[in-house]
Amino acid sequence: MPELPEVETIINDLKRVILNKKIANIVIKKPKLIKNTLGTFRSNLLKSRIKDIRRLGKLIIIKIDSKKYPYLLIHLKMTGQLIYCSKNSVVAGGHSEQGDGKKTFRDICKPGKYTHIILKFGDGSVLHYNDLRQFGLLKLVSAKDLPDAIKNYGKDALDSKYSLSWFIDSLKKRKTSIKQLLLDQKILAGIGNIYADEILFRAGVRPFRKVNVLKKAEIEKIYKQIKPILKQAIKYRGTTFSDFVDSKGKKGNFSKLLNVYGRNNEQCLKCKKAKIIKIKLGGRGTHYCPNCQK
DNA sequence: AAGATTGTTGCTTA
DNA sequence: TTAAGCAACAATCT
Repeated sequence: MPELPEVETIINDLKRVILNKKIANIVIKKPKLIKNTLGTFRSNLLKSRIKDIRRLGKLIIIKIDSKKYPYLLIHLKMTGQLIYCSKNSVVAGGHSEQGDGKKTFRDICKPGKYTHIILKFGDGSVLHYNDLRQFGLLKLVSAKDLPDAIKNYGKDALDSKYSLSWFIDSLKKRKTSIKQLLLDQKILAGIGNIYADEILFRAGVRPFRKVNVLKKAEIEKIYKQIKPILKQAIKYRGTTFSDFVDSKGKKGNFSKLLNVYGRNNEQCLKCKKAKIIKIKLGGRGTHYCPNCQK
């Protein structure tokens, strides 16, 4: 379940190792993950160089030096992983075969059961796209089609160019619950199920409260939690709940800082009085402390 | 063994 | 016209 901090961790790591590398070979084992025709995907990606890596919310945008299709979009959805491997790599695991640092390059970088796409670079290093549940996607888009491809994403949750008054305004028009609003990528892109629960815990607001009845002070509290919690999670290299690993196959460390997610029935770490309750909201598992959150 | 899990899309309903 | 609600997608675990 990579959310914004996990995707940020991946792209920051990848930037250090694949910028300016040339894609020398492409292996496609699961064609349905590619949202172009295979010929288009293959011929335009092959021999291209990686020029930049960025993201919008949870969507990875890789700029390549192809004239026709300069953007490679990758979405990891629930269980997608990008694992980079070179001769010097020590790969911790992920859905690839495990390496212990003593094996040969060939052993470590062996594709796993869930390795569906492989990009091989000119220097012999490889990037594996692994995906247990195969919900993810890879797509090449032209400069002209990029706006349409990202039209469902609002402001990135870490974008500096949105304000409290804008946030209050976007809540006013809605009738949904505050948690579902935080999960709506068209407003703020990047927050997923785990961080939505954690943001609302720290803000002291129950997830099912309707946005149109929240007090201004409560909205402000929520707003003020968003960036700090995401930034803190990036510092800890993300949260691993089940599948997330970084580009070296390592787990994230933010899991131990979770206050509510995955802690149902456990005593609240903050008030030490109430037990964390788990409910279903909008079809998603939702956790909160009935004492700390009002 | 049915139900839960999770991000997004696309469909239906209001 | 826009928003809300929900099934669908795949594989695994409980």
